[in-house]
Amino acid sequence: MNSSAGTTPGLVARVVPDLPSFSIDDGFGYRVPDQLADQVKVGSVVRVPLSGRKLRGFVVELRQGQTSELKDITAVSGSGPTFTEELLLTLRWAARHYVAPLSVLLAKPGPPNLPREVAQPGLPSIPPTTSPAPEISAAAASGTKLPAAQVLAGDDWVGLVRGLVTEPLRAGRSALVIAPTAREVEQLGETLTRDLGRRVVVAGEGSDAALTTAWSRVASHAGGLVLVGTPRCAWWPVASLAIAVVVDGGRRGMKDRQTPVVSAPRVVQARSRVERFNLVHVGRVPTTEVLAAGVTMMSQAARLWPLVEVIDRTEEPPGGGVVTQRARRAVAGAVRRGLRVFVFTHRHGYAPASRCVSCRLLRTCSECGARPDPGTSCRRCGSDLGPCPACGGGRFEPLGAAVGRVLEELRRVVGRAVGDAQSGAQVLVGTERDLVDVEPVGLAVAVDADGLTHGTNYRAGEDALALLARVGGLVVPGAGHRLIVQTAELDHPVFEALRRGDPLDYLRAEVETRRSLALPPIGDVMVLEVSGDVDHDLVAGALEGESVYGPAVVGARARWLVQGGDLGGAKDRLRGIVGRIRDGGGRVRIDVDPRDL
DNA sequence: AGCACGCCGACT
DNA sequence: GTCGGCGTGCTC
Repeated sequence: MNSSAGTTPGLVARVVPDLPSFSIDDGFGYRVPDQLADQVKVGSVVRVPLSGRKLRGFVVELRQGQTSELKDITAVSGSGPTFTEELLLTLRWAARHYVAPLSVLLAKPGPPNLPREVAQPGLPSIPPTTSPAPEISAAAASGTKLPAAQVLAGDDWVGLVRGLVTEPLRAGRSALVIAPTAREVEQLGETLTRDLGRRVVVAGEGSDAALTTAWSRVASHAGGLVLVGTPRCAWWPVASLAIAVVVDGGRRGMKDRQTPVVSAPRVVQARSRVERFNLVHVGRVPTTEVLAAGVTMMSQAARLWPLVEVIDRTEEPPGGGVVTQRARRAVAGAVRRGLRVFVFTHRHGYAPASRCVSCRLLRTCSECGARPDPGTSCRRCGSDLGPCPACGGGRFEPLGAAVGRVLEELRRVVGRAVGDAQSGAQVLVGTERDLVDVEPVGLAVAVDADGLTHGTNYRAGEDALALLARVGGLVVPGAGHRLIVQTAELDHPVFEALRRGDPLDYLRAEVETRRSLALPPIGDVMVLEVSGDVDHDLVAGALEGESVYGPAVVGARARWLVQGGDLGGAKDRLRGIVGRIRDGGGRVRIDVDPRDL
């Protein structure tokens, strides 16, 4: 503490304490003691006294000023800053955009543990490759910035990523690659490591300590590294960053599952403008966000997915199964030819099913033959279910709801050749979550495509196309290899796009539809949910002037949908009142650009 | 988030 | 007359 009265000029740090509150967004001034002066930087994690205790805080500004009224920074945590001044601009933007306290965002660029000094191993030389976007790779290598691009990638998307980053790496600059799930990060990292060795830094499934080491390497190294990471890495400060690659930016995993629901592609896009690094999206199907941003579109693949056969379900005799006769014949034919098959269905919509954890037997009620859920008694006849009749096991796990039924139908056609996605059978039945693990096949079948295109969500069509393209992506090229899509709506534009092997016309039309309805990515949409004892008039006041639907009240929970060209004003007004609601014990959830309305 | 400071009920 | 309940509000 500095107790001397009068004017005492010195180094002053503005620090935002690590508390999730809007009321401390501006942070507080602290004196930087002389012995810490060379360590405290913008982005430093520090310990500061605040209302009688010591707390973590983030330095957002340093200046010379009056220190006599200020308390001292107690200590500096970690070996260096966790964000730069440029990254801070994006963090401030995101705090406003997602209506979140600044401190919550300031924590995002940091590693799971504190930054630390790490050994930097020597780097191998790099064999040259061709880039799918040579102008962008060259620009990245020379430190200039071109407009963002999308490469429509087919099967060899891993090779595309390698081609994109090689030239910047050879020029001693670094790259950031974001993939949707830890599994894909590990797979991609492994393949890239074959060519690039220790230049590849993987941040996927590792422990907090391993992630912190990866963070510290890319944050402090002079350049020449490629960080391959999950969406959390979209915030990481990568030294000498020249190019970012976002793989499959439309996937669910690209968004946080908790508030603030931050979208990794959006973060990388915002950062690329401020920090002036190049940005390339890679995927079979671009998102409407990418299209609306007017990116340069590049097609690299001869085919984005295989031939698509659309089967008309309305021609099936009524009372038939989930899998049409034509599809059943195709599966049986593929099995005879020795081809592997993946049958895609979704989790919800039919009778549930479960199986024994140890022997994988599908569970059936011995009294009535129903396929019960993992509980202890049959939902249909109420009888006690007991352990597994085959192995005596007592633990059961639920299968994707529709998986059980599809398995049963196909068993009548191909017998024991069919199994669930983990079974290793020749014909696999699985859901979206199994797609990452499935090996390439000769035939893929989407059982209920209408369930995808008819989602209640305004993005249903776009999501259905992207998902079906992923299912198709499992099919390796070959005679008769194809994706079968079952639908009762043959002329839906999503299936037209699939048949033509080109997603762009459909997505461009989709962008125009969204424009006319003021929906994202052109319009701004926000869902606001409060629960507990909350004054609804207070919320309504903040939303005045926008198109508001609601509140829809369910029990103690109220939900508003807000829509407009730009919700900036309403968001700023909400900042003021969200804190008050939370202090009063109410819970508030704000989802900007929600996937589900 | 905590820890003050607050203003109202039961104890030595 | 004091100890302590936990309801608002501030924290450099």
